[in-house]
Amino acid sequence: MGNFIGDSGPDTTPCGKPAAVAHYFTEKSWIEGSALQQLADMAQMPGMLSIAGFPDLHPGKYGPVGMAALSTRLYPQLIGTDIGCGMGLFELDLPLRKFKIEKAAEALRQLETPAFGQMNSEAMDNARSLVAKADTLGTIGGGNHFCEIQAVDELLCPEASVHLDRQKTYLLVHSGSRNLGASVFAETLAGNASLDEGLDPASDAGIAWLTRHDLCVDWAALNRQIIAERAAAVLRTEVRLIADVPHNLVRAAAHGHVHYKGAAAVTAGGIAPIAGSRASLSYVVEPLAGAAISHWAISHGAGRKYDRRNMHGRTGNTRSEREGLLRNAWGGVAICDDRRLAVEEAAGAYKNAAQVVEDLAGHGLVRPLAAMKPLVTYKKVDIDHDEAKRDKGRERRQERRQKRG
DNA sequence: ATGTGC
Repeated sequence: MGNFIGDSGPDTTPCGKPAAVAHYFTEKSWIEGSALQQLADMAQMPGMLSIAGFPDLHPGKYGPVGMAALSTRLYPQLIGTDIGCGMGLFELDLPLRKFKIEKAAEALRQLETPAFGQMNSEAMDNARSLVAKADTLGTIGGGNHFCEIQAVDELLCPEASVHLDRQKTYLLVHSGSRNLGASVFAETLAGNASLDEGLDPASDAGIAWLTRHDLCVDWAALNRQIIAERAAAVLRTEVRLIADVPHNLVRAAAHGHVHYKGAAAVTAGGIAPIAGSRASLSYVVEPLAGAAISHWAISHGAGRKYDRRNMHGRTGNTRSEREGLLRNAWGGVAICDDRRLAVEEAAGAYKNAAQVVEDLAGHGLVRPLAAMKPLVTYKKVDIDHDEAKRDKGRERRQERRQKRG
């Protein structure tokens, strides 16, 4: 476990020794130098006790993504905007033998359009009881978020059949707290002169953030449940939750709070999905008792190899390249009407999830249960993106004209 | 990440 800073007390570490940084990856997982530097910088932060870096580690805005950090102080900026973001794995009541990719893709295009406000759902009632304004409830969002129908590609150990069945189909939902988490983070930045020294968890500011953080975490899990229910509704089937694992949050521990940033916060006895890209295999793993050493954190996905900006121009330059981005090696399809997003989320932007799983297993953190293949991935539907944009521009010009008189 | 920013 993490090394303890001595008797001076962990709250007063500016001149103390830096926190221990442990790497749970091998040289086979290429890690960008700037991400390692961000880990090293974090080790100097006041109250920081122990940091774990995972094989999907990559640079982020306020700190690296793919890490878990135990600290006596709270660092909201290490968690960022999408508080409570995570992955939900569901079993669909839709046997693989009856499953048709094209038909399912057509149905799933309706995922975010139906009058889901009329859906009768306990999850929806619960989410609405948490926050009055919940207009983004049941929506996936952008970036790396998705809702994907999967099937077992390979069972990797005999015990896997307890959880997963080759004859069934599954749903992996990656989403978070949408504009709720974004507003909590914006208010936290505005309400604190600096977050450089972190917040005392017992202070008013610390409690204020923790309280709203907890709400985001709960809301995000309900959001994933509702997305799954909406997917089931348009596919005319049912869903059953297998595992919901957040990877963007803090959790109270014996000696402080563990900050999970793009690192799945797992529990003993559960299972967890590790997402590949939309054109590569994802995995389901069982966290082992050995994961206690990494603060019960493991990787949450393949991890980016190229940042979003870097991807533009690399692919999607021709019509055939763009069409290729929406197909995969298993005959699966992706629904993504946003060209830029499709390029940013191309399989080539990501590292290999198989290597991530191998590194985690090699460090005794997980046992791989299954490889899962992508059949239909819902990213974003935009009926007429360009027209909407033109309308917006027209409205703005008209407003300006009216202002001038 | 964010009904994204000019």
